[in-house]
Amino acid sequence: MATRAGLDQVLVVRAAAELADTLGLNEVTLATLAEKLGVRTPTLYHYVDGLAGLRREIALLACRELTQNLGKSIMGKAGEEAVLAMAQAYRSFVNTHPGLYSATVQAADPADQELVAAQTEVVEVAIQTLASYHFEKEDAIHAVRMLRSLVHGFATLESSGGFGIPLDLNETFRRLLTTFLTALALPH
Amino acid sequence: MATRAGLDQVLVVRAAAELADTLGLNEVTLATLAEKLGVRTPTLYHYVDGLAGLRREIALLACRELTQNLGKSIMGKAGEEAVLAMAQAYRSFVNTHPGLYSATVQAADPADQELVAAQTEVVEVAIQTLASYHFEKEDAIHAVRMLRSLVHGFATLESSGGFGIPLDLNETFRRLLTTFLTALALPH
DNA sequence: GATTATAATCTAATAGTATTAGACAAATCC
DNA sequence: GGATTTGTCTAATACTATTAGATTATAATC
Repeated sequence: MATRAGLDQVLVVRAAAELADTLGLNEVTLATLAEKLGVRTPTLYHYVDGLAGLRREIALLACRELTQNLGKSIMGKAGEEAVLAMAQAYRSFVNTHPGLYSATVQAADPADQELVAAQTEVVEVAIQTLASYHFEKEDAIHAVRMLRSLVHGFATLESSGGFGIPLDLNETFRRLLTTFLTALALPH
Repeated sequence: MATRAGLDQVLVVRAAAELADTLGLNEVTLATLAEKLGVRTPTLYHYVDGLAGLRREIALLACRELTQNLGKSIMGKAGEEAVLAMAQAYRSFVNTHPGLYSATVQAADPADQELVAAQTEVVEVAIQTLASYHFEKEDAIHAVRMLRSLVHGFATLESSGGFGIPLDLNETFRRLLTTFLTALALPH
């Protein structure tokens, strides 16, 4: 027994991410992950610091992927076009990677600088997107918070099936953003 | 042994709700709950259908309390004043009952009519609040979704510590709402 | 190529959950 | 006061995470 499985941390965390997106973040246990990888649970301790460590790695991966997706979505775009593209990318990420997205939203241990930094980077992209609006310092922060609240709120409610009525969600989302952008364009 | 503890379902679920708000929803286990109530775990099965049943009861309680709070907040108010009051009540609920609020947002089993109805009622209050804007049918639904996304998004991000920078959150929230209301007031 | 060292995986054991079954005692009913 | 119901318990099972330490596969060295 004990033929090597050829694992490494990246592979393990990726497998966990897949489980998160298919079964839900809460169903990612060392047991299910070990089974998926064809290995016994204690083996995972060589790649990850227990369940808590695994969750942290998932969150890190998730933040990085989201940041990357958002970054790509606004390449070569600016102003309203960029905001719309980013918002769509955000929403799309929530829907294709519901488990990973959940991981990005969980409160991080403030002492965990690496994770906090990864979470901050997501916000940085949003700030960049709004740069062309030339807000005063504080106005920019408020604007980013507003945009984030709105996109996060819509995306999570949609993802959890919170919108019961079967009326076009794309239309709601489009209106949500244009309403916000219209209001931003007004004198402030 | 076996002196009676004088429990009933309401008492058990209330205790669970307290645990949810102090320790977090995920820390509500039959073990912690039993200990809080001075009883052994199997006893709880007489009041609640296992852990899954307990969670469902918590969600039900949470939805009802939130609905009640929102309802109270808009009594005797209308228009913009009502929307602002409701939004503040919503946010305040999220902050004073973080555990319960989490429970209201979790996706319900669509077959669980009672819970689905309780979740829907929360939305009904929002619809009522927007009634004075006299939207066309579909416009009303979009408007409610938008308001909900925005309030939910802000409240959950605030609650989970998602806003890192220490800049007045009340101000952000105020702007978020007035921006939305301003845009709603524009011809549509 | 044999030997040694390192690293990956395993088994075994402990402790904490949820859950079910069934015993026993306390309250209630007649 | 005896019978019944109801609340709580103990005991047992099955799952999870975690730690310790044995074992084996690969890599490194001579």
